[in-house]
Amino acid sequence: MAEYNAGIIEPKWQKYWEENDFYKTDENGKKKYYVLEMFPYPSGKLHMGHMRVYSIGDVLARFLTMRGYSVLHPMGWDAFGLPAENAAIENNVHPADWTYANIEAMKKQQKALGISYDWDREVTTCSPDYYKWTQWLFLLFYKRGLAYKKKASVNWCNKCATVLANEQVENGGCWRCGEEVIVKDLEQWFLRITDYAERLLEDLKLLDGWPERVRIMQENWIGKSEGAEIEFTVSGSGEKIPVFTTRPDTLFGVTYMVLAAEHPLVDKLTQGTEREAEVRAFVEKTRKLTDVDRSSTEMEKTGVFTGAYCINPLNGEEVPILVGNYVLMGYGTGAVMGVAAHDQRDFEFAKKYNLPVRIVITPKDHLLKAEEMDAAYIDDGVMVNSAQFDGLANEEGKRAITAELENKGFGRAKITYRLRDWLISRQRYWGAPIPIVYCEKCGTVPVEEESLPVELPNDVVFKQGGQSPLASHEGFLHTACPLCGGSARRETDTMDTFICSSWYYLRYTDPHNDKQAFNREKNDAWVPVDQYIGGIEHAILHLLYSRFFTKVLHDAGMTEAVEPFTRLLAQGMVNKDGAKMSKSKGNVVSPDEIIAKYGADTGRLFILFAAPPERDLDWSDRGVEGCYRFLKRVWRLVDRYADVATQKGEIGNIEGAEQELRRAIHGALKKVTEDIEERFNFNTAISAVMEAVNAAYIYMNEKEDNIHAGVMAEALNILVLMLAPFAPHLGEEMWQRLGNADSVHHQPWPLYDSSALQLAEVEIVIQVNGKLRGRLTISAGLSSEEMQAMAMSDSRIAELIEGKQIVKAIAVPGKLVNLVVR
RNA sequence: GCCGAAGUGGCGGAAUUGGCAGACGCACUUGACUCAAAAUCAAGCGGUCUCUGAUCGUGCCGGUUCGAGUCCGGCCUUCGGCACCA
Repeated sequence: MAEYNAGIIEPKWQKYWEENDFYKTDENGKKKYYVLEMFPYPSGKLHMGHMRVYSIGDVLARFLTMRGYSVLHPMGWDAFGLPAENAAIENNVHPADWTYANIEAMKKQQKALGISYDWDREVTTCSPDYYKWTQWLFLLFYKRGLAYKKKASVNWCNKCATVLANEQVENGGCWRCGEEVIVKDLEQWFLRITDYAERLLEDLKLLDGWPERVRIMQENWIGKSEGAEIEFTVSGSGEKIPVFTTRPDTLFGVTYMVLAAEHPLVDKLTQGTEREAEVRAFVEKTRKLTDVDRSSTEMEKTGVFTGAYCINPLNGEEVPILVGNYVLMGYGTGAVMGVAAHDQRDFEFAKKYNLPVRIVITPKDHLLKAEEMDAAYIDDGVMVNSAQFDGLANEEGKRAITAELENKGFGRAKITYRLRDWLISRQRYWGAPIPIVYCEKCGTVPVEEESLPVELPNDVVFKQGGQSPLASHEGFLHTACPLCGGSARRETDTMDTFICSSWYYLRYTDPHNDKQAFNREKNDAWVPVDQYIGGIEHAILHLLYSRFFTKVLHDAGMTEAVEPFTRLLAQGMVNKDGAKMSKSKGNVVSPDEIIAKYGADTGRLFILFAAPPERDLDWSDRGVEGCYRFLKRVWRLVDRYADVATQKGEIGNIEGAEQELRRAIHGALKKVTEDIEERFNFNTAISAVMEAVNAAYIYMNEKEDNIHAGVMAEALNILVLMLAPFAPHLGEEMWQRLGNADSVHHQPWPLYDSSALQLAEVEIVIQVNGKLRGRLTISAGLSSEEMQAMAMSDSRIAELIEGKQIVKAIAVPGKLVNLVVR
């Protein structure tokens, strides 16, 4: 008898798969399924999070292949990014060399895990034949008016020496290094994602295959609010101040106006007045605060009077204009109408500066009194102190006042989104250059498509903490203007790497195309991705950007799809001892050491068995041992009976132990099929296989060498087929040992025999007043009445109900009888 | 503050439609095999008690129901997201 030796069989089958182009995508006909795991950043080493996401994807890909689908299951590299540049600075290696070496190392690890990727479709975002099309897509956006350059207050990370998009700021810190983000005014490139805000929001409804929490996060991020834009007029100068409000119904309650410190009117209103110095000092102080401090709810609301007044368009009243620290220039119009009675922030501000509180909405059952309020009244109610609108329900009032404003030309209904345009410029070298040149005569000019890619120069020098080397690379910098041929200067910023990853799943469908980003027909044959798998950390970032790209490309006629990912699985983290694996905690377990000690099959099995995929998983060395034991146990069983089982006798009429075994095997098969296909519950699927193996051991211990060859042959073959997606190497080995030709991974998934599941007798539970009082084995298919009669004639039950009256009886066929007695 | 998720044995987890709580695995205990150990095979394994049985038990309090881990109402704790968004 041969021992199970993963160290020998795993490389053997990996070599066999590689030499036979085993996982080449089948493009012919059949129903398609696109399984995709988020491609990794090539850091150089796989961690357990990678192992988990690939294991999940691989089980699905292999299972669906067996179910008869043409499966697309590719892999690639999110290969641009800052770590490569930092490595260049620290270790004096070129980012390209560093990156490609890492890719080789990680690919080797992925192969050692036995994942079924079609490597012919590998994409690498830092390769010129990929980023050529990233640049081409940028130009497409530019031509469609979706890429523009503007000067704006942007988030800057000093440590990374670059700007960041809004989505890339977490709690005021840089998403990558945690460094506190500061605000700078810079001229930068943006993508007009806000043009797609409504569709990005609306189409979340199509994504019922996504976790609800991810949809909600995106919904909150887009942050739609409906309301009105209302114009106030500055007394004297006639200057307009538009404000956005969700509560136009409270317009008659406005008692002041607040501007953001950055509001352009602040200077105009105060220049040359006696208040200038005080206002300027306040503005300076406010602008110096970091965004974190400024946006903290704890922060006291402060402000200063500008000396100017403005006029409420509906009641003609003059109210003072202040500058306040709680108004943000980046949202709405940068100005807020102050309604102290009905907005908590305004209320606090008004109390501090003794501004009047005027009630215009009141609850139905009692009248509010301003002097008795200790918080704003923000609920619905009836309008008061609002001239002709008095008595209206405030929801009605919103519409009525907006209509009145529109009539008089002082305002209109307006929808505002929290979502900002996507800032994509990065002041770094290791990214796709933005294909734009600046000509003295012609201004901003896009590079012509024929000249793409704008390649990164290789001969660059990196300086510690410094500027991008592109900015000082003479050969890169100077070029001819595509329009006039005159001397021009290249854009030296590169693109946010999230752009590269916003379309890679489309490139997989046609990865070698050198004429187009991808062919429409090939794309439509596979896209959208049927099942996407990755970490929750991309709930907004990558997943929102990719949705945006897909919609723009759909509008440009390049893809049929309006959404890129039909179903999304956000897998949980891999922890150890209750904490995230990290070097500093010393609780890191690497896939390499697991493969070396137990083999990839054991590691994969454990990672899928220990928890459902979307939940966090606690690594347990003991648990891994258990999975290893299980695989050895299966192998011993197969090895012992393989020679008998290859005779494959007929099953024929069976009873007793044989029938039991068949029921266990087919029952497990049913459960495994449903758990993978419908519920993604790999953990319970594996436990079902374990139960089936246990049943086979019970049978073995009873019959030893007198087993029924036909039944055993069927049992072993089904066991191996069920296990193959989870433990692909051992699957092949056992399949071969059972005397089968071809590969186990090319077999159709077995169908369970429902007749094997039917029981002649079932055990039911008897309850008295809802309490478990006995069990009874009865023949299957008895009616409720018969079950009840049998329950009552059971001696123990009869004793319990003796002398009592049966008030009610419930009988669930095949399950239980409950007698309610008094 | 707002939004969301989760709380089940010593541990990871299961219970899919309201119907036997704790499948499967880990740990532990015992037996077989062995000179012995490892490996393996087998049995047991929520608490309490007057232990062939009863009783309590799925974060807490209450409700609906013949019957609740599952449904409803109100809390508590932990985690995640957003956070002066007008």
